[in-house]
Amino acid sequence: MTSDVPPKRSRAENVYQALRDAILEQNLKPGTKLSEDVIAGEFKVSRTSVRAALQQLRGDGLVDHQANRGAFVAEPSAENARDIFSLRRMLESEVIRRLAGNLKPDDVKRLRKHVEQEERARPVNGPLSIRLAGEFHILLAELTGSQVLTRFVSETVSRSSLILARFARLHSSECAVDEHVRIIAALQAGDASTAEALMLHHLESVAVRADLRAPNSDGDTAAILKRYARALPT
Amino acid sequence: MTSDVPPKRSRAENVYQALRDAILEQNLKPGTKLSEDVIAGEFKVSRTSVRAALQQLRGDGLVDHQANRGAFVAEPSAENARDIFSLRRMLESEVIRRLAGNLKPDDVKRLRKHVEQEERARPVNGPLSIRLAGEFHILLAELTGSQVLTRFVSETVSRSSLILARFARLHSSECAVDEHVRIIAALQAGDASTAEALMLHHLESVAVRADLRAPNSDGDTAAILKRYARALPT
DNA sequence: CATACAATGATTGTGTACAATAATGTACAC
DNA sequence: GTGTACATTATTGTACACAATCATTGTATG
Repeated sequence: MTSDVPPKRSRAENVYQALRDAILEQNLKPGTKLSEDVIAGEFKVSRTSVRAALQQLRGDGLVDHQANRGAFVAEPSAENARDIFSLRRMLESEVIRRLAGNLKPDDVKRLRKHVEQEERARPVNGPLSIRLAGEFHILLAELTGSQVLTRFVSETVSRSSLILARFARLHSSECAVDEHVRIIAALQAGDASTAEALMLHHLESVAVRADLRAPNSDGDTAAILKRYARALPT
Repeated sequence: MTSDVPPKRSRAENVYQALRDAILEQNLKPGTKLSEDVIAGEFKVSRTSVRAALQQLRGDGLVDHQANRGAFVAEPSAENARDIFSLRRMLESEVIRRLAGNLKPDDVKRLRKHVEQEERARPVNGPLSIRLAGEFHILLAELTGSQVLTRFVSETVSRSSLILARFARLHSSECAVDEHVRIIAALQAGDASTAEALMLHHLESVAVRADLRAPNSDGDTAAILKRYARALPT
C-alpha cells in the first residue's frame, strides 16, 4: 500500500483504466462511439490491446458492444436507471448494516482521507470530483471485506455515474460531501439505523437529481431532431 | 424463442459458451489450467478468439487470470464461499419477494418446462443436471425483469457451482428438484413469506452440502504438502 | 417521387508472427 | 551433497495484416 515496486500493468490494463476513468468522469458521454482505431492511435498501442480493454469494460456494463458495429459508451434507459437505483438501495443498506459499529481505526482513517480528497477536488476539478464521489461508496463496500459485495456495489455505482451523465439536469457531482461525513460519523458511533437512514436519504437525493423523463443529449438523434423538424416547411 | 434465424455467434462467443458450460458442469474443475494453445487447438480457432473468451470468463469471476502465467478455473476460498452464499441469500430473497403473486401464466409455463428438463436430465446426465439446477435460479431472476438483479444472481449462482465442485462431499447436483417445484407453487399462490422461507431453506441445504474445512482436491498444493512434509527428516 | 437494389467504403473479426516474460532443467561452485 | 546461477523452453502479451461484415450512398426502376 505504501510504495510497492512499479506494478507494471499490461497495456490493455492501462487502456482499460484510462477509458474507465474517462467514462466515470463523464468526459466520455453515453452513446459516444469508441472506435478501436482512434483509441489505438491515441494511446499508441495496437488494436489488440484496445479490444481487450473494451471487452473488460463491456463486462463492467460501462460499454455496449454491437456485433460488427463497434463499442459505445452505454446508455442506460430510464427503466434501467430505476432498476439500478433500486439495487443500490439494497446493496448499500447491506454495506451499512455490516459496517455499523465494526469500523476499525484504520478504516476510519481511510474514509477521512478520502473525504479530504473529495473536499480538495470539489472546487477545482469537476470531473475528478464526480469520480471520487462514486469511489467513496466503493470504499465503504471494500471495508466490509466482502469481495463480491464490493464488486456489485462497484458496478451499480459506476453505472449510476452513467445515468447521471444522461439524465441529471445540472452536470454535477453525484454526492454531497457533508453527507458522506455524517455517514462516517454514524457508522463510527455504531448507530446502524441512523446510518442506514442517512444512506438511503443520500441515495434518494442522487436519484432525484435524475429526471428520467428527459435524457440529456442524444437519447436517439431522431428524438432530438423531432423538435427541429417542426420548423421545416411541411 | 422458437426458431430464430441462425444466431451466428462469433467464435469467441462460441468458445466462451463451451468453456462456461464445461465449468458449470464441473467437467473443468477449479484450479485447472486453461492453456490458450490447447483450447485453440481443440476448438480449431486461433488464440485470439480464445483469449477473448477467457477474458469474458474472467469478468464472470469463473476464471482467474495471472499475468504472464495464464488462466485457471477459479478456486473460491472458504471465506469467499461464505461470502457468496451470504449474498445469494440476500439476492434471491429479493427475487422471491418481487415474484410472489406476480407470476404471469407464461412465466409459470417457462418454469414448469425448465423443471421438466431437470427431471429428465437427473437420472441420465449428471453434469447437465448440475448446470440446469443453477439455471433454474437464474431463470427466476430473469422473470423479475431486472437485468441487473439477473446479472448478480447469475454470477453468484455460477460461482456456487465452483464452490460445490471444490467443497461438496458427494459430487452431486446443487438442488433438489422437488424443492424447485414447491417454490413455484408458493410463488404462484402469492404466498411471499412461505416462498421466501422455502428459498432460504433451499439455499441452506446447498450451503450445508459444502464442507468448507476440507477442499476436495488441490486447495493449494502447499497446504496439502504440509501434511507430508512432517514425514521428512528435519 | 418513392422504393428497392447494388456497389463502395469503413470498421470490426480473425489468424499469424514476433517479443517479452516466467518456469524449468542443467551445470557449476562450495 | 546442496544450493545458486545460468541457459533453455514453453507460454503469454503484443503487433500487424488480411478477411468478413455491415452501413451508407448512389443508381436504376416502378
